[in-house]
Amino acid sequence: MSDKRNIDGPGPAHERVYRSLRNRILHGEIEPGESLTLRGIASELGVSMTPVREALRRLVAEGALTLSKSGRIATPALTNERIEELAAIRALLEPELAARAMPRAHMALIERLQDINGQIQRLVSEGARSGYVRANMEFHRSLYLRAQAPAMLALTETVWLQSGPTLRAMYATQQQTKAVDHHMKIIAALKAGDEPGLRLAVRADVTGGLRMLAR
Amino acid sequence: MSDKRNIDGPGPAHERVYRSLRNRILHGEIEPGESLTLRGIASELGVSMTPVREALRRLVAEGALTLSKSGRIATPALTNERIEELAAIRALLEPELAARAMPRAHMALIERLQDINGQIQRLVSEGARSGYVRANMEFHRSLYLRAQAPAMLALTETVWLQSGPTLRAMYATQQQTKAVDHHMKIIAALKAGDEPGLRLAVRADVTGGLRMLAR
DNA sequence: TGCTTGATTTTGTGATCACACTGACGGACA
DNA sequence: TGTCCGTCAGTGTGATCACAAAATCAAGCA
Repeated sequence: MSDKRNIDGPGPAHERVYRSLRNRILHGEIEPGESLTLRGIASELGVSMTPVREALRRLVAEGALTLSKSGRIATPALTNERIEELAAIRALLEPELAARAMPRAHMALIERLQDINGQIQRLVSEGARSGYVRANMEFHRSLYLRAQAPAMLALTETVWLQSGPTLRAMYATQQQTKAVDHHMKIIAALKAGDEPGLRLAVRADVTGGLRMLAR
Repeated sequence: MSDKRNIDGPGPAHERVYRSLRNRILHGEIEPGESLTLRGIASELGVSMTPVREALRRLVAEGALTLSKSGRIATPALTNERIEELAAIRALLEPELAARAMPRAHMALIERLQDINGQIQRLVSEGARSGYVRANMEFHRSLYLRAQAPAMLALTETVWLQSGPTLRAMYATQQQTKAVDHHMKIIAALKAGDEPGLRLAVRADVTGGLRMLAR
């Protein structure tokens, strides 16, 4: 009871549990290979086991968690080939999303992207790791939302989720400063209406981030 | 109790329920927009509500089912834009999977693909609709399994699942004979080691099937 | 006849409990 | 001292129950 997490917001309990765990995974707050227990999460979040089980089942279906045999649940420890594969999927989907969003990208969106990128630069210089990941995803999501392709975006977020636990390792690399440059190229291509350039910039941003941890 | 479905096989109950429903959806045995109830499925399959809820939650996470507000569960009725989007996703992922499988495709696989395609031709001429869908998916899956890209394959199967309920409408079209031709081109490209041709053939097969229903 | 309103049934949700199984710790024997 | 086995705490699974909200149906009113 003492260390109940704050699971605010509306909706059913299993939805809140799902969002809470999903955020923790996306932001890299859970160690890769760390094992979770139903009763542990339940008591931590102040709910019963039932909604926790549903949330976990959902996360397992999305690849964010793996349930080893005998039902033990843990965050996946990604191999190098797996990371390569996830990077390849992102390199396929995200340029397409960006290209679809470009004709619908008006000035307000570009200003918002510039603003977020400025935040990223500031967070990088401050060394705020959790904020950096959050802002980085916000940048991409803001752009892709304009693509009007919910299924494609959902698949992309699934890939983000799968690579989430391993994201912790990325703070050690110096990719964060490069990401700001990539984002600037993305914004420039958006302004110029240069679709091939946009695809290239997105692809470089995406593969640069993930491929660095696969060595 | 009278009309219990046969949910054989090993594994936990929620897994069996999941497989049963997933197969029904994949084979287009469920009407688009049809609504399902927990207690209905539970009594039909002879289990309690708990495992059914987990299986449904998993299927909802994969986009195979949509839970409208207030938790009502139904199969999604796809709009035309959604079908276009799903076709675009398949056109992105499946050529890549085929290209990755090609260097690993030895003669036994090609023979297997030819065998499956012969079955498809036979099933089409017999008008066996459920068997056709099953064999068609078997063709693609057999090829993609060689790609050694489980995450990409899982995402692709998710897309198949999402377009499953609408597959019923495809029986009315005459795309089935064209599919056999596309498959022959795929096999020919595989034999010749022609990667661009393989990508084109897969893309044509994939988009031809789905885009026909979006009009 | 058409619409509203009320009660009743149906449905999803979440908590609790019993059960089977796994994994680990500890003691006894060779 | 090393190995084996029994015990026990801990875990996931599934059934049952109580509850609230939604949908459905029916009767009553205009």
